[in-house]
Amino acid sequence: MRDIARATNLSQSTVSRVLNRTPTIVPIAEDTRERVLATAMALGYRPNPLARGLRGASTMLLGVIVRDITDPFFAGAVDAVTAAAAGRGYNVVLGHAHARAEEAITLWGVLEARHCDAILLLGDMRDQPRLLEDLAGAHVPVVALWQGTQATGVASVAVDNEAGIRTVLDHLTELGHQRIAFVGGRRLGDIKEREETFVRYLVDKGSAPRDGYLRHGSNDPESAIAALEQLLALSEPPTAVVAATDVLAIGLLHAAHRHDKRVPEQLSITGFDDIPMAAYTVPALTTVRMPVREMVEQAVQLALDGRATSAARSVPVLRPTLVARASTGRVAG
Amino acid sequence: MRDIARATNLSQSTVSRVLNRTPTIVPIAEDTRERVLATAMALGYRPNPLARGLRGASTMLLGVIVRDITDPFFAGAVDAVTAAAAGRGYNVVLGHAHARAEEAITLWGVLEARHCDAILLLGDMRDQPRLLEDLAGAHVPVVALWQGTQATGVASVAVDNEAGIRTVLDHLTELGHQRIAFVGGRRLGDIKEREETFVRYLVDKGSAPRDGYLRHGSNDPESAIAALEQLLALSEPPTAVVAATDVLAIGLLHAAHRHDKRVPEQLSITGFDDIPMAAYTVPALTTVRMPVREMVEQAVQLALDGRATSAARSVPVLRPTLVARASTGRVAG
DNA sequence: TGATTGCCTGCGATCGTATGCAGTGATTGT
DNA sequence: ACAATCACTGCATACGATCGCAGGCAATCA
Repeated sequence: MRDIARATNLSQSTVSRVLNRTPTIVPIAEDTRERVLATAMALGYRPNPLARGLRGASTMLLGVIVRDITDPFFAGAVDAVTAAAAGRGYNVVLGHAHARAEEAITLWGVLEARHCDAILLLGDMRDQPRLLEDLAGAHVPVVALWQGTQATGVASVAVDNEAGIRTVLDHLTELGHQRIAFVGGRRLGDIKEREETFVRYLVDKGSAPRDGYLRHGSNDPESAIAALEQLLALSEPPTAVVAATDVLAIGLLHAAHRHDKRVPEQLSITGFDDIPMAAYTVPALTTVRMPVREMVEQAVQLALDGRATSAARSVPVLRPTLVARASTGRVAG
Repeated sequence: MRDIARATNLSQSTVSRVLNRTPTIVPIAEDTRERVLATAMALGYRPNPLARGLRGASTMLLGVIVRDITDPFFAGAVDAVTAAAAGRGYNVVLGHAHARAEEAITLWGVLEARHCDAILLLGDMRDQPRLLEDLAGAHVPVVALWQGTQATGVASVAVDNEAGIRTVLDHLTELGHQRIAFVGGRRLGDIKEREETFVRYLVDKGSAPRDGYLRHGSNDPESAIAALEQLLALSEPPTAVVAATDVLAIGLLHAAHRHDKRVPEQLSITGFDDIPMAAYTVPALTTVRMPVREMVEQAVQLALDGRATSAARSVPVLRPTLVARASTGRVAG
C-alpha cells in the first residue's frame, strides 16, 4: 500500500480511503481515485486483513465449530453456513471439535482466532465444558445450532424435536405399528429430546416402551447395527424402529438387510434430519426434514446482524416436516 | 499485554519476552518470569494472532479450498486435514469453491486471507481458471489433492487412478463379467483418468466398451440413477457397472433397487473412494480404498514443512487398494 | 481585494506484538 | 579501587492499515 502511495505521489491515507470507498464522509477527486485504482491493480495490491483487523475493523470472518464434519448432516450444515455467509460477504473458519484430546487445542485455536466477527456452534458441545466456558467470555457473538432447546447461556437456534418425533410416531401409528423401538446416539441435546418425546408419546398413548426397546450408542452406523441386532434378539422384536438420526437409520437399513429382514415389509425404519443421502438409501428413507437452510440463515443473521451476545435471547425454534419415503409400510400381518 | 505490563511494573517488551520464552538469547530473571506468568494467568491473557502475524510471524493457519463439502469423500478429507494440521498445531480455514457465481468471491476471500501459512486444494479446480491463476501468484505454498495426476503448475499429491480401476476390473473379470459399463461425473481430473483407464483396460483385453456403456453426468446420486436407467434400457444391458465414485455407486444401488434388480445377483456395482458410508450401503459396497490419511499427511507435510512452492515438484502418487464387499458377485449364468 | 466556505489531501496517532540496541546496576577481575 | 564483564530490563520502532483532525488551495461572496 505504501508502494502504491509512492507510485501515485499520494499519501497512503488517501490510498486507503479510495480503496475503501469511504462513502460521502470524505470526498475524493475522481481522477485521483482512478489513478489509485489503476496503480493498485497494476501492483497487484491485496489488502492485509490482519492489519485491518488490528485496527478494529471487522475481519469478515465467521468462525464455525463443528463436532464431526464427517457426519453428512453437519457437512450439509457447514455447506449451508458457507452459503449464508457468502451472501453477506463473509468467509468461514472451520474449527473441528473432533475427539476429546484435541478439544482443548482446537477450541483454543479457534478462540485464539477470535479475530472473526462471530462464532457458530454446530451440534451439542455440552460435554466440552471448557469450550463453552471460554466461549462465554468471548468478545464476539456466539450462536449455537442443534444444541438442544434448553439454553446453555449462549444464543441458539433450535429445531422442534418434539414436533418431529410426533409426526414420525403419528405416521407409524397410522400404519398400524404398535411395537416401536428407538435407537439413539449419546443422550445429549437433540438426541435426548427426541428420546424423551418418544417415551412421552407412547406413555400418553397408554403404552410405555417395552423393555429393551430403547437403545443408545454413538451416532454412527456401527452402533445402529449393534442396536438392531439386540432388538431382533428380543422375544418380541419391534415392527418399527425410530432412529434419532439418519446416520443411525442407514446403519439400521444395512443391519436389516444383513439379517434378511425386508424393509419395509417386515420392518419399518425412520430417520431424522433428511440428509441428502436419505433419498438414495435402499430403500429410500422415511425421515424428518430438518430446515437446515432456514435455521442456518437465522443463526447467521443473529450472529452477524443483530447482537446475539445476550440481549436477543429469543431462541427461534423451527418446525421440521415429515418426508414419507419407502422405508416405512403397513405393519405385517 | 500492556495491562499485564502495567500490573507488574515492567515494560511490555519484557512481558513479550517472557511469554515467548525467548530461549537463551536474552536472559530473564526467574522471579520476573514467574510474576509475569502469574499476572498473565490472572488477567486471562490471550495473545492476539493478528498482531503476531502482522509482525511477520506465522499465523499457524492452513487454508483449505474444497469444492463441495457435502460430498462425503471431501468431508472425510477435510476431517483428515484438520487432524493432520492439528498434529502440527495448525488450524484450518475452510473455503468453499461452491457454485460458479460464488467462485470468484470465495477464492478471493480465501486468498485475501492469505494470512495463512499454506493452502490446500481439494478436488479438481481446473474449471475455475481464475482461482488457479490467483493461486499461482500467491506468496504461500499451495498443494493440490485429487486434482488428477497431470500437473497444473501447483505441487500436488495424487492417487494412482489407473491402479485403482485396474484392480476393480481385474476383480470383475475374475467374477466372469464381460459386459461392464462405466458411470462417471464431469470428465475432469481423477474422473477422467479413471474413465480413460477403464477404456484402455477393455481395449487391451480386446473388447472395447459397447455403445452407450460410458455414462457421464455430475457427481451425485441423481445423475447415477439416470445413467443406470439408460443402461438398463439397452438391448444388452451390462452385468456390472463401475462407478467413478462411491457417491455415484450409492445412486446406482438405489436405482437398481428401484428397478428390482438384485445386487449382486443380477447386477454387480463397484465404487471408488471407500467413503465411510460405503461399508453400510445395501448391500455393502465393493470399492477402492483411497489412502486419504496418507495423502493428506503428505500434502500437509509438503505444504508446511518443505517448500512446496516450486522446487519440490515431485508429485507423490499413492496406490489405492481394493475392498471387496457384497455389491459384486459372479455373473449370472 | 480580502474573507469565508468547501473540496480534497496529508500528518500522525493507533491497534497489539516482536525485537535491535542501549542503558543500568551488580558482580568480578586485576 | 577502577575497569571490564555480565545479567537483566526499557526505549523506541516497525508491521500494514484506518481515521480524526488540521491544513492547502481554489472558488465564491461581500
